[in-house]
Amino acid sequence: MSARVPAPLPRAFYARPTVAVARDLLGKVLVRRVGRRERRARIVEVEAYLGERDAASHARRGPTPRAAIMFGPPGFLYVYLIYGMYHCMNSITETDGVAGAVLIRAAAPLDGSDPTALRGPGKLCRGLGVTMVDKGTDLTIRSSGLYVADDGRSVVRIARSPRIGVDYAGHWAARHLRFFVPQHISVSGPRRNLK
DNA sequence: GCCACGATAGTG
DNA sequence: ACTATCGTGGCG
Repeated sequence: MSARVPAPLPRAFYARPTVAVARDLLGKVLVRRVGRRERRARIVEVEAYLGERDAASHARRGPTPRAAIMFGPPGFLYVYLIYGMYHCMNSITETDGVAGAVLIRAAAPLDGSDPTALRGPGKLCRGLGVTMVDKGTDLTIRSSGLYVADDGRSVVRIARSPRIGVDYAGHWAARHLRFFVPQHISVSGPRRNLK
C-alpha cells in the first residue's frame, strides 16, 4: 500500500537558487523508465551553472535556441550534445525568466550493476538512454519516464571542487560549483577536494 | 555561409 | 596526450 516508487520532487524543489538545488540533488534517486523497464540510480555528483553571468554556462550568451530553456520555468530537463557524440543532462532551476541549471554528472545504480556505468555526464546519459528527444521533459511528473525522487536517505557529507572541463571560463572556472559525495566509486574525476 | 570549438570518454 | 564527431553560435 505504501508507494513502492517515491514521488517525483515537486516544482518548488527546483524553483530555488541553483547552488541549493545542486547540493540537495545529491543522494536523490534518478528514475528512468523506458517501456516496461525502470532503472534507478542515486545521484552522487553534480555541477551548478549560474546563468547569464556565469562564463561557463550555456546561458552566458542569453536565450539562444539551444539554451533558451534554461531561462524558462524550473523542473524541466535541459539536454545538449557535446563533442558531437555524447549527451549531458541538466535540471532547470530558479524562477521562470531567470537562467540556471544543474548538470547531473554521475549516479550510482541501485540494482547492483556496474557502479562505473553511469560515472560521468556522457556515460550517465548513454546508460539511461537520455538523448535530445528528452530535452524539455517535465521532471515533476511520473508519466515523463524520467524524474528525481527522495527515498528518505540523505548524503552524510558533501565535498566541492571547481567544475570539470570549463578552464576557458576565466575566474568562473575557479569557483567551487561542483558537488559530490567524497570517496564514492561512482563519482567521475577527482573524488576528494583538490586545493 | 563558414568554421573553430566544446559542461566527454576511451585509447596510447 | 590525442582524437572521434557534429551542433552551436560568432562573425561578417
